[in-house]
Amino acid sequence: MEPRKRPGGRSARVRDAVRQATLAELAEHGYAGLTVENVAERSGVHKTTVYRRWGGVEGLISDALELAGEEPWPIPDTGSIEGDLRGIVQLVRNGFDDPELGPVSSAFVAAAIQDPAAARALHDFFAARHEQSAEVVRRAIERGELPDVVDPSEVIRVAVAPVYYRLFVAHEPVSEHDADRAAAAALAAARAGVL
Amino acid sequence: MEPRKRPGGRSARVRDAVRQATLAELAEHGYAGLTVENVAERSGVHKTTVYRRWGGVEGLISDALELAGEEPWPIPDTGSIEGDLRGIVQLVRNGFDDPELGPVSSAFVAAAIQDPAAARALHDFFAARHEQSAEVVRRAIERGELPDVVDPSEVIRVAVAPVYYRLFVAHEPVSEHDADRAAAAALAAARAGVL
DNA sequence: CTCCAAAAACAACTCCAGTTGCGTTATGTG
DNA sequence: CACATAACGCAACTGGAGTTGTTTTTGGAG
Repeated sequence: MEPRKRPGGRSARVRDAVRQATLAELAEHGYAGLTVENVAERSGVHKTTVYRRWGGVEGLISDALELAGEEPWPIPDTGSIEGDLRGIVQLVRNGFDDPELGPVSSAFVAAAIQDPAAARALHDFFAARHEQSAEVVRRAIERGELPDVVDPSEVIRVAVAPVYYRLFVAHEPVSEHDADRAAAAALAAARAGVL
Repeated sequence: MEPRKRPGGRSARVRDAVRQATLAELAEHGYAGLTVENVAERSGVHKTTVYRRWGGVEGLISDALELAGEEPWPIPDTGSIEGDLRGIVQLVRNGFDDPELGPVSSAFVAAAIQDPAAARALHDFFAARHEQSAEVVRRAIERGELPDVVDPSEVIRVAVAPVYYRLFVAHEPVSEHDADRAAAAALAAARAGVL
């Protein structure tokens, strides 16, 4: 018989310790400063164990990303598509502005650009987010606020894209006003039926 | 008298050789695979020289970025804001699609996310591009195609942002249709006067 | 042409990420 | 309760990135 793992077993404890240490290290030193040795020391797990089970920093990132992708996030329901879209975009902006979550989220983006495995994990992460967020657009279509030809997830992408673009590509600051404007632009395009 | 450097001097030769080697290495191995030793060997310059003059991989990237930012790029002039915007967004898409330029451009984005100096260099690079590209919007305003309340560079940002978002954040493929749709969305928002 | 200063080359070294072989411990099963 | 096995811990090793002290070359001024 194959030995069945129990949730409280040693392996499970090691995995949780390493995951938590990875997130803590990412928050403190970012992706560039993430080393297996530091994660091993912080978690109390020997570094060879980390290397064998996770393979390296890429594995640590991918694992942490899958974990982060499992928990859903609070989609707003303000009653109007305008309020909902603004809420989503502000949620994104605040997520990176926050000194706690910001570095970790940024680290995920940085990792995915360089590592194929992390890229796949981040792709799945955003696919899930798009799917969840698209609900506000579908509701707006049902209410008759938007034409039913629009692609719900595409509206989401166009709404949040300028925030990410400023943060990770152009490296410009993102004000609340910038975020609102991005949401308004996506809404205008959706109303015009071009999305 | 201070000795004046001439363009053909040894230092200039070394600098050019290292710059060219850096671009070649970036194209082949990307940012993650960029090492000072490989650049040194490829350029025929000793690695200590590279370390002392450039400081490390970050310096190599920043230097190459400044170089790339100096050359302007071909802003379209099709006669209509619709054609111009589509042209710009397709230009961006093709730049990353191209097997020659793509890896280098991607490497710049990756480097800037992790290194502050590269981030500043990329910021300046995009500021220059926004300024140049905004010309097509200013022309459209003069022609009366767009209301004069719109922010020209913001239209550019919103137009290109979805392409970068798909490429570097969500890690989704970007079709020509996707690029056109992004341009159309920015245009619709600009016509509505929300940008 | 000569000589000086700056920059590059060279060699030897340090340090740390990552690997390997082996011993030890814990988990679930009979 | 004892045992088999998978997972972890441990120590020693490897290799390459990055550093330092010194010597050699080169460009240009007088």
